[in-house]
Amino acid sequence: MPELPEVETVRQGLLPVLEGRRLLKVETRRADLRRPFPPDFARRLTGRKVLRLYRRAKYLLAELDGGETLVIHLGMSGRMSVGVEDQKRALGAYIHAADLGFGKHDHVLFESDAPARIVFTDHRRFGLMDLIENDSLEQHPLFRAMGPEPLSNHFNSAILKAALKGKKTPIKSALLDQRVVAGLGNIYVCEALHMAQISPKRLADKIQPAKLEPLVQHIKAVLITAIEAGGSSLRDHARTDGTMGYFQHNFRAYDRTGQPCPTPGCKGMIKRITQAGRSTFYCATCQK
DNA sequence: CTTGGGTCCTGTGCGC
DNA sequence: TGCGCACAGGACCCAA
Repeated sequence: MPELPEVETVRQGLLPVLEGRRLLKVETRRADLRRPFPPDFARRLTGRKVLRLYRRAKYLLAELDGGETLVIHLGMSGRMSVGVEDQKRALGAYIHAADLGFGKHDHVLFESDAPARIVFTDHRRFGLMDLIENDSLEQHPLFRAMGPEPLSNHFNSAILKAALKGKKTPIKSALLDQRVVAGLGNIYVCEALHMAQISPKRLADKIQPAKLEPLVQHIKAVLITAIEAGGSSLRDHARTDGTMGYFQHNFRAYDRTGQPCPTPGCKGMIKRITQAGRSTFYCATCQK
C-alpha cells in the first residue's frame, strides 16, 4: 500500500501520541509479520520513551531513549490507527465495547502515555518491525543501499542522471528501485512520468538529459501535493484517525484505464500495461 | 555486477 | 450464489 506520502501522513497522525511519549505497553499478537519480530520485541520496547518519530523513504522510525530505533514498514496493506476510544473519550462520548476489541489482522498494540492506544493492522502481513541500534542503522541491510530521499536536496537531476547511467531497465522499473530514489511506489511513479510526459517504457539511460530536471521536479511536486492531501486511499490506506486521504481524486494516469488523457490538448487515452509484473498506467500519445 | 521472475499473504471484484 | 482467476500503495531471494 503505502508509498512515501501515505507513510508521511501516518507519521503526522502518530506524532501527538508517540513523539515525546513513553510506551506503557506493547503487545504482539502473533510471532511474525513478513518475518519474525526480533527477540523480546515487546518487552524491550515497554517503558521506553520515543524521542523522535521520523521517516526514511517508506519506513517509519521511532528513535527511543537507550540508543535504539523502532523500525516499522507498512508493506502493502499495513495501517496504524489511533484507538477511536481515545478520540471519543476526548469528546466525552460513549465508548462502544467493539472499539476495544481486536480484529483478525490487528497484529501489534502500542499504548502510550498520551494516553493512546495504537493498533497496527496488516492483513497481507508484508509489513515488518525491527529494533535496531542507532549506530548501526545506516549500515543495516534495510537502509545500506537505499537511494536519496526524494524531497531532499540530495535528490536532484545530477544525482538521478548518475543513478540511471547504464541502467538497462525501463524508467518505470528504475524509479521503483529504492536504490535509485527511495520512497516512490507504483502510483507516484506512474503519476510523475505522466506529468513529465516520459514513456514508462523508455530505457532509463536513454532519457533526454533535458528531461531529467523536469522529472525530478514533478516527482517532488506530486509527493508534496499527495502529502497535503493526506495520501491516496484506495483499499487499505487511511489516516491514523480512520479518515481517508483524497489524492486518488487527483490521479492523472494511475487506475484510469480507458479514460481520456488529462494533458491539455492531448487526445490520447490512458492505457494499462504490465512491466516487471506490475501495472503501469500511461498515455502513449503524449508520453514519449 | 545487473536484471527478471517467483514468492510471501489475504481480500476483493470480475466474468462465467 | 458460487467458483476461479486476476489483481492489489512492496520488496526479498535466487537464478541466469
